[in-house]
Amino acid sequence: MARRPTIKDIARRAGVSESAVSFALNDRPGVSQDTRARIRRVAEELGWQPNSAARALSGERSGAVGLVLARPAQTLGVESFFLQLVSGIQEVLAADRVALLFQVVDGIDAECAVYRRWWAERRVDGVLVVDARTQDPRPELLALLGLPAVIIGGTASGGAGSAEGTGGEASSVWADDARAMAQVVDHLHGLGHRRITHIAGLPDLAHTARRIASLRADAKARGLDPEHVRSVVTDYSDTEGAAATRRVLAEPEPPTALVYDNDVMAVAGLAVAAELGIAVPGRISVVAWDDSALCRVPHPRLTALVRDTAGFGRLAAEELLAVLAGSPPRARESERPRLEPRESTAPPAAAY
Amino acid sequence: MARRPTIKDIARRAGVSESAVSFALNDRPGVSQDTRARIRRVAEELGWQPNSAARALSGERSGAVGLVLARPAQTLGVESFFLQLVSGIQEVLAADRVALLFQVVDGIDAECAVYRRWWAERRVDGVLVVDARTQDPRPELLALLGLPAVIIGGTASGGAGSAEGTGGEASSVWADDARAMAQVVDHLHGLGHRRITHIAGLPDLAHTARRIASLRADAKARGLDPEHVRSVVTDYSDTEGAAATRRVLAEPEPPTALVYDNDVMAVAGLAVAAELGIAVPGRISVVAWDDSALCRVPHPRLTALVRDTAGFGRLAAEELLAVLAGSPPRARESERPRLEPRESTAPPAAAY
DNA sequence: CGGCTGTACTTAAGCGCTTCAGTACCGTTG
DNA sequence: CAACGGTACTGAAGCGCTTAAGTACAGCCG
Repeated sequence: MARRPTIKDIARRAGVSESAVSFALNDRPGVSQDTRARIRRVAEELGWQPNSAARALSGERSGAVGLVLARPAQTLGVESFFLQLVSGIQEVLAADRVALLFQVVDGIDAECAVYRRWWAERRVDGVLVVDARTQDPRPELLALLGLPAVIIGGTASGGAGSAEGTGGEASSVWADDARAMAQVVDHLHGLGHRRITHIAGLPDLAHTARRIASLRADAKARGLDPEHVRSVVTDYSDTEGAAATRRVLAEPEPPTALVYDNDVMAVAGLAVAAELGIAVPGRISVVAWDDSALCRVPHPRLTALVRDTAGFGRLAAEELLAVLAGSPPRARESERPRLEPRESTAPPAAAY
Repeated sequence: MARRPTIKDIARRAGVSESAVSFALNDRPGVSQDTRARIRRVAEELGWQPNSAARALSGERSGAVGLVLARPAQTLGVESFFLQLVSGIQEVLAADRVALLFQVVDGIDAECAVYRRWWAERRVDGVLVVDARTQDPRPELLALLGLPAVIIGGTASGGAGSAEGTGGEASSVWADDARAMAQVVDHLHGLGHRRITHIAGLPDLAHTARRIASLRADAKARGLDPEHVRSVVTDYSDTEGAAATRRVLAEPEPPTALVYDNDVMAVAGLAVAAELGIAVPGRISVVAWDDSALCRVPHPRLTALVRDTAGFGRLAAEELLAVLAGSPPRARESERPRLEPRESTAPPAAAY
């Protein structure tokens, strides 16, 4: 409750000027070893911590970065991806004493408004942008504002955050969805599947678009019928995932394998299959994109594309700190996702 | 990229002093209607926004509150509770332009360290504390620091954040778990169940303790055998939820109804039952505490205790803002949870 | 008309820190 | 020994805002 000690208190107690204290505590030259040590000791004794506002005001750095999550309330929170990502981000930020400002809003316009406000108020030094889209207004806005940023999930090919453009653009970290999709197709094709449906997420998200495009390319490369190897889009919710599953399984020539764009939809799909009396993996194989507890709970346990989401977050945070330290924007690829075969995939019952 | 406009710019342009501008923009008396309007217009034109650091430095308010989530990485994120809560919190905070500092750490000691640092650095004006515990060191620390706080999920009876003690304690918002548990027991007892097992979460969380205690009290009040109406504890994870289910169902006189402390464990339990060939709700009824998409996905859909989690967050944020505005600490109860019967509960097969 | 009250402002100090321009003192060097 | 350079430090300004204290002027009253 007592007044926090300031640099002035330390100065008085150590018998030096305020600036000497500032130099000493910031590892700047201009004070002798002895004095530095003495000042440090006094600061320690007094339990001094820099006042972040004062520092921000003179140093022009707020020591915080921002992250906005723009999602409708009901989509929130079921998937494990997000908090994992954040925990990775924090690990890196905390090491540098950088705080994370977090805000949930319900749409991309509100998100942009938050960026404007944060930047105008000088609340953040930079931001991490999630859910990169194919038509994304954010990189442009950020460039306009001059707000340092790292786009998570965007890349040159198909999405926000190119690092190759005209320069002055934002950094990005991305996962190789094309490669990952190829792995999934490899696995299923190897088992004998020729009719594969990808229950995709929101089509305007960059990574969804990349996955859809790669599936099409993979099918073509293997000479598979694009009628039977295709994507259907949803909003990532369990509801639409279930509905899409129901629709697809009711077709005259239903697929023998389903690839879901997240864990929640995969579990929902599994439930639909169970309800319809369709055996998994007997009559249909199921793959989930992104692993989580959800995939390991049901029977059969789901074959999943596992990736180190926290690591992805760490990479993004590292890149943002690098950008803040002045390094030029670039696109960094995360560790490759890995397919973990479990019980939900097997050869199709009746190969044709 | 251009220099942000400051109050000085506005002052020059409007032909008044800086303080006049400050008064005008903060709705303080001392400027005429005309001048006020003119200043406002200029500020608008220039796109001025207050520099939060400068304001914090003079006003002694940082305009931000903090929230620390202390959980091991693997427990993170599967349940929907947390993000819903945060989205409710934000709704209220955003209306007052208060930012939320968010940090994920891996234990309560780290959490306490974050509080100390935030407060020492004057980064936050107050904090929201989640996961109240039975033996909770945090209220004491916060009181010691003088850091305004609202404890979410704590209450006088069995948990952190009493509002009745010696004064100077933190506010709290809480849900009436006793009443909720009574509703669940009512429902199950009414269907004819006499052997009920509560698959509880972490026993040192305050709300878990309250639920366990109320189940015991309810059983006693109804004259039910405490051997057959009881709680077993877990860590909230799907793994332990599944394991506990397996263990309980293997007993010589297994329960006819299971009450799970969260949605994830309930779904895991359902999977275990399916695996063991135990029909739900035929041979066993299942209730989930907290509703989410997860509960509506599987077959049968889970009877669940639904509550307005976002509303809970709103309440907490409102209370924190009230405390910051100087109102005395108090304990506020959230809207009562409501039991939503679905397909997973039915009368027991063989009543005895 | 002198003195009073109230309104509409201005001046200046200060929040805690950084930083730039000194100043004081030392040891070298030609 | 004067001139120089370097180290260790001090002083003061300034970041953008708030706010207490001061000024100027109008209106009102006895």
